[in-house]
This record gives sequence, structure tokens and C-alpha cells, in this order.
Amino acid sequence: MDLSIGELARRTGVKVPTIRYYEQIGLLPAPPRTEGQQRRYGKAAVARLSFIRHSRELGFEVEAIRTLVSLQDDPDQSCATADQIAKTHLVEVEKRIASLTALRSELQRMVEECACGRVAECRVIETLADSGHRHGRLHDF
Amino acid sequence: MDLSIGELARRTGVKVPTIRYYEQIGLLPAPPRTEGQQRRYGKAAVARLSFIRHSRELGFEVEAIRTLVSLQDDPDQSCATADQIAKTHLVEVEKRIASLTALRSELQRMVEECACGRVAECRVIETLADSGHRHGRLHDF
DNA sequence: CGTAATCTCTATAGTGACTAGAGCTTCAAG
DNA sequence: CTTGAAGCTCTAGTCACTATAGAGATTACG
Repeated sequence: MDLSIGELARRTGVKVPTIRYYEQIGLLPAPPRTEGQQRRYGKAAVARLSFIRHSRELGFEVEAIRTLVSLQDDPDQSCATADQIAKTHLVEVEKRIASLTALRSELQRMVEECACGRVAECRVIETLADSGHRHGRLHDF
Repeated sequence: MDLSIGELARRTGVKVPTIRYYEQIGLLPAPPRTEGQQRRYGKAAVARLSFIRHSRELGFEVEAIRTLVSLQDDPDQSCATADQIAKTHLVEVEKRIASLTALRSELQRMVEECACGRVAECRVIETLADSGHRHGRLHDF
């Protein structure tokens, strides 16, 4: 096992520049290099990068992952922290689902009611122009 | 009706710097100014900014909104374009919901199975470390 | 009318999590 | 030994804002 960055990328599904970026921000440890300064990775790197990737797929932020990987490195510790991170994230995800579901209904209504005539009668434009909506945060998806 | 930027912000729920940003990127027209160079807005600005805000809430990207506002300004045009934008977005939203729902199940399973002992037996960490997963795109939330 | 509090101005830089490009060097195959 | 893919560093760009600094304008109150 002595993988180039490209090989590691292929095995983990993480792009090459992203791997270098993770190293830069200290999420992935700097690996040994060849004489010509090319990175060479071992099994541990594949495991850690897979962990990071899966965590990102699940929507965990890099800061949360930083905590999770440090927990993983210290297996005698209590996992209450990991549990808490996962629970918090679960709440976030549930909020997003609720928000997107509301959005879907609104879009469906917009599209169904659009008879595709002139804009003057268009329900899509009309719905968007309608300002009678709660003022929540904009980024709640 | 001669609103300061702060007043406009309060009425539409869009933050002051965001309003200036929208003007900068040409989403909101530059309003007239007082002698001291302060922006003053009328009814039309309130309407347009509400439109923009609601569109953003619904997850439309700024580029899509640019098209939508130009459609709104030109009410004799066909609304097929607006309809198309909404439909495309609906498909996107449905994908996100599906993705998040799958994610929720995984998180729920993780959290439920965590006995909160040591990290060595933690299901949260274990699930994340499990690399036996499909390689989809990372940004599909 | 004076002054203090608040608001607004511009400009620049920072956020998160990458992504893209330039211009070079190294490595593995033939 | 040559070729060309893959690697290297570094900088800048993405999206949609958000934050900060330091100045000037406006408003409310006494």
C-alpha cells in the first residue's frame, strides 16, 4: 500500500484537489512524500478519508468532522460527544425536510395553476410576488 | 413613501447589507438618493424586494430570479419561461427531499443504536467509518 | 440651536467548502 | 530515453451573503 493522491482519490471518491484542501485545513494528516515531493498514502489514510467523506455525505460540517475524527482516534473516551453531534445534526436535517416539503407544495401549486398564457395571468409570478409570508431566515433549506 | 434603507429592510425582512448587495449585482435597481447620498425607496422597491426575498426563500438562485424579475417587468410575454424555471426547481427540490429523507433514516439509526458507552463501541463513529457506501456526489442535499 | 444617538455611506475582507487555472516537475510505460 | 499523464504549489474564483472600519448624514430631544 503506497498510494498516489490520484489512487487515493479513486478509492475514496474524493477529488484530488479536495484531498489537498483537507490536508491544508488539517483534516487529513500530511502524508510522507517521495523524493520528488509527491504524496504517498497508506491504509490509514484511506480509512480516514472514507470516514470524512461519509460524514460529509451525511451533511456534517467540517468543524463537526474535526471533532468526530479526534474521537475516533481516542477509542476509550465516552462517545457522548459523538452522539450529541449526531443528534443536533438530525434536528437540523428534520428542519430542512419540513422546509423543503412546504416549498414543494408551493411549487406544485404554482406549476399546476399556470395555464401558460401571458405573464399577466401567470400564477408562478403571482405567487412569488405575494409578500404575505412569514419572515423566517432565508437559508433554511 | 420615501423609505430609508433601514425602513425598507424592516418592511421586507431583508438585511441592509443584503439590499446593497442586491443593488450591486443589479437585482434591485439603484434608487434615488438624498443630498447626503442616502438611498430613498418607494413602493415599487418594496414590491420587488419582497418578490426577490420570497424567491430566495423558495430556493431559487439569483440567476433564476434575475430572469423572473425581468419577466415580471414585461407582463405581455409568455410565461412559459417562468413555468419552466419553476418546474426545474420542483424537480431539484424533490431530489433534495429524497436525499434528506434517506439521510434522516441513517442518522436516526445511528443515534438510536448509540449506547453511549466508549467510542470503541459507538455506532455513530462506526457508521461513519463504514466505507461500504455508494459513491454519489457529495453535494446532493 | 446644539448635541448625542442612530443611521447610512463606501470599501474591503471574510465565510464555507471547495473548484479552476497557470506554470512547473516527477513518474511509469514503452 | 522519451513522452505524456499525473503530480506539485500558488493564487484566485465561486455563491450569496456577512462583518468590519471609519467616515458622513439624519433625527430626536432638551
